[in-house]
Amino acid sequence: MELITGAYEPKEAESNIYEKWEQSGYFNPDKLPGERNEKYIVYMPLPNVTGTLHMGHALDNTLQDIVIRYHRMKGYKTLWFPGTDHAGIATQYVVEKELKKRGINRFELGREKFIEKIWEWKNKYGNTIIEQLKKLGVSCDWSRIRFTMDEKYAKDVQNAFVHYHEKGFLYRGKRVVNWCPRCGTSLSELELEYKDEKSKLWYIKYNFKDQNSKIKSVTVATTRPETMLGDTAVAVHPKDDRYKNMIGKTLILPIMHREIPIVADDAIDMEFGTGAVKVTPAHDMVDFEMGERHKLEVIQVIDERGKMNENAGIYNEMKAEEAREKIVERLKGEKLLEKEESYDHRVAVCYRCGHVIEPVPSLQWFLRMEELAKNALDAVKSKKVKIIPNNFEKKYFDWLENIRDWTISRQIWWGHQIPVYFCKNKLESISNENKEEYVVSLERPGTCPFCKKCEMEQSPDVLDTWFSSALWPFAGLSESDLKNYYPGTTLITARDILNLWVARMIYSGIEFKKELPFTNVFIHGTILTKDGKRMSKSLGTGIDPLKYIDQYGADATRFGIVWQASGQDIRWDETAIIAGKKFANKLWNASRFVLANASPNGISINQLNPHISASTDADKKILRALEKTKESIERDIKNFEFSRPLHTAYDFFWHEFCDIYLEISKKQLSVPNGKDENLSENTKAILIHVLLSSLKIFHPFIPFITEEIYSRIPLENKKECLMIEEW
RNA sequence: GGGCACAUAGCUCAGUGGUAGAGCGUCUCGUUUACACCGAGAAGGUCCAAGGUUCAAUCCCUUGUGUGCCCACCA
Repeated sequence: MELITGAYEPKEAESNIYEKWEQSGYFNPDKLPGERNEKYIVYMPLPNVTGTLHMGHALDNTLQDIVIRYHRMKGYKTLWFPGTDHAGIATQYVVEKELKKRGINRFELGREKFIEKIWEWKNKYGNTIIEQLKKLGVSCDWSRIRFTMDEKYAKDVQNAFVHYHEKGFLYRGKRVVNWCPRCGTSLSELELEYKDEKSKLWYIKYNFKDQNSKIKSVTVATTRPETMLGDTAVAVHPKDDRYKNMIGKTLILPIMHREIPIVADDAIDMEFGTGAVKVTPAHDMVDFEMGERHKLEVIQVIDERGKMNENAGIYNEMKAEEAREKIVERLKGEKLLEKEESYDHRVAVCYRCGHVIEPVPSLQWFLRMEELAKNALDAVKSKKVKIIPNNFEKKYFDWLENIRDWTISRQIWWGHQIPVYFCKNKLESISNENKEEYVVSLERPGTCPFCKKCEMEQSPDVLDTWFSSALWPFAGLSESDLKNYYPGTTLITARDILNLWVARMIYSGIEFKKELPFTNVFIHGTILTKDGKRMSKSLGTGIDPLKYIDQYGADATRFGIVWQASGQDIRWDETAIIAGKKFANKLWNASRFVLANASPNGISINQLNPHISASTDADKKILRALEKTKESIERDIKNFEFSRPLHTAYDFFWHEFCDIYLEISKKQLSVPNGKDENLSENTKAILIHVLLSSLKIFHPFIPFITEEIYSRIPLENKKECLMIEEW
């Protein structure tokens, strides 16, 4: 046992300590010492395999680590499940870009080879974020790490699909989906981003078929004239006096010369434009729904590459933007363009590549949400799952109460391919919703039940990434882990994935395991830049936590983050890390003092307490303050308060212990010539006791330095490490 | 348009129905046998505005202003 000398060097100490922890095996609940009856289980929000540590991860994982370390020291059987997400679109995008640099195109490569490349990439870089998390000091059980495309995990995903199918929750349908022509996939509403765009509003005249009445035409306003080729109606509000008597009449669609009706629909805003709207069911969500209400034909004129198709007549194969210009020109020529106004609006863009979204009708798989959403709703309404703070419940309820069926299929290559098989001789059934000639099965079917001779072909579609992450609390677990470690206790995450992910885990747990996956959902704030902007790598506003870990140590970094994590969003203030660094130094030096003046050499840890009998006012005061501090911190951690207990502990240690008691102890220790030996001995015991207690208090927050100091206290019968000391 | 937050020291933020707090920064003093990454002390605040409830409001209520975020719509 070496006493503390010199300064604390986080860099050297941290990697050694982490190694020691890993070797101890105590991250694994099955290897924890002592009898532990109560469990405490946390599911790590899955970082993407392509991810690198950012401040959000640092906050999220530090809070989880605090909760886990605290409960471990409190004698719980603690398990923190780690994992990584295959992150369909994100990963495919990253690897595709990587290959492009080397002049390789994924379409030339082919699906199978491309997926191989992604696996190669994953095996090479997929562990980056894990290594970075280790630097932060997280105490998750790495022996249980899972990847959402692991064999067993994938099997559970396939099972879930088959289960939903057998239950009648799955159906195929043509829907206008948000299509990214660049990524070649449909995107969910949650994956869209919006961008302001300077555009124009074109006012186009649609003539009446009957040119004998006084009014010859109706003018509609549109931002997308090229979609007019697929118009199948014009809609007005039923109460709009300007158009009331025109409802039901027939117009001639310019250019295409097709007859289309005027319909009445409540969705129309009378104030906007002319109050008359062109309806293009194939290329607009709202129009699609209107089309269903009025039984309108769906005519697709733009294809999945963003080009006009054969239904667009002479514009066939033209890019949509080009067709727009040509059509506007032509309308001008035919005197059907009444006017154009400049108009700024927001367009939906792909969250990955930023390409403008093209709504196109497409055959997709849908999951019926009614019953699932109701289950998720009930779980929180009945308080079986607590959302903390509870003002986030409203957001959760709103989403679930207005939920639409979930489009779970994606047209990308990287992901869980759906267990659906088509007859090779009737491949048109892949794209024809009326032909239900497919088999849903875990195994590839032997002979085709339709043609009786072909080997069937698996659907090229893959599942939405969230379909697999929704199963995270239990997918891929071994039989015994399922029995012992499901359900869990707590989930700690940011608010942006409350619905995307948390709600889906809740109903998946009920659906597949008949038990809620966890009882607490703690939502923490978001880390913003100092001027309140979003931290984003692409905007260059992000900050790399590894920079701080490197410069000031993981403890100081964690300290700085938690110091500010009061529940509100955090405008990042670097000076908190300086405070953390200073505190680490204070802790180190105070420990040096205590060990130099009150070394408990030869004393067993169990003998320590009896030595403590407060004789002076200062003794009494510090011991009382210690108890109060501990109580207050316990209360806070139970309530998922993190910043407050750190401040409490800081104030206690720095001011009450160091500034006051340590100074007084100098006098109490130096009683002349054994005049009052008891006072001196008591003081020593108190110093050691308070130091040891403080190390325990601080350990969940700043685990490295506390562990390092603990290892240097020459007490007999110490635990193997502070991590498993009793809090 | 609807909802949820927030507005307190120079900066980032805690906090309480009754003398306003921390970190960082600033200033003064201090080489006291852990620590200058320190100690002692100081300066610095109409607690966004207006109105209301109250013996008493920074805190509770109403309205307004400003900021951030979420949801819907944007033809």
